[in-house]
Amino acid sequence: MNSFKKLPREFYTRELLIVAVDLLGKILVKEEDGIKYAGKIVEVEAYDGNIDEAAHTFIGKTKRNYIMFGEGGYFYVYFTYGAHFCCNVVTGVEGHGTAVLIRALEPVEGIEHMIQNRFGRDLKNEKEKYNLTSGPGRVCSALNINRSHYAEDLTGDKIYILDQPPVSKSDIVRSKRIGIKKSVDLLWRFYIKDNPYVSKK
DNA sequence: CCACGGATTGGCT
DNA sequence: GCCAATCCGTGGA
Repeated sequence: MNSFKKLPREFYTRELLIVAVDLLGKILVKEEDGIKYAGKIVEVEAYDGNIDEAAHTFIGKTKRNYIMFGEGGYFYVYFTYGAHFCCNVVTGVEGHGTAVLIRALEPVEGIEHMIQNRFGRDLKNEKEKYNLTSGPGRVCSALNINRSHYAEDLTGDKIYILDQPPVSKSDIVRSKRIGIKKSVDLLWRFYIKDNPYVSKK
């Protein structure tokens, strides 16, 4: 049914901000244990350790962030605040500590599983439907993304991204990033205008 | 070894 | 709107 192809390595090895914008509207897919999840990427943020103090790679290569220094097309998953996982798409060529944080998805497939992963029960109200994947921690919770997905190859069969037509430039909003204390003025957050699954306006 | 704080979330004031 | 929860990577002693 879906004739769109898995994004190839060359999509990811391009420059950080180009990949960040181009990821909007694409479909993130995860297939594991017979469960398939899919969601449209509606909100992202870019991080670059070379010039961006908020990036985990700003301090140089460590055990935690090494995958961000590899070539594009791998998954960087980290754990934060003692409670949440967040997932990123590594971009650029080998040696550049750059990645795009997936901040929000619009659920497409596997929605019942997402609901159970997030709440462990059925939806209480309409509002919860839009809270399902509207935030980086929520995305990982809904899709059951954790430490085991660190460094996953996005050109493989477990986690990958399907191509889609580009989002019109007039439908993309650019803003400051959320929840950081350093390099706060970079306009490196991008989201799809008026999409109800975006974490915050 | 120990202290610090974070690319968040959800619950309470 | 404010803030505690809660783990662990990182850096300094």
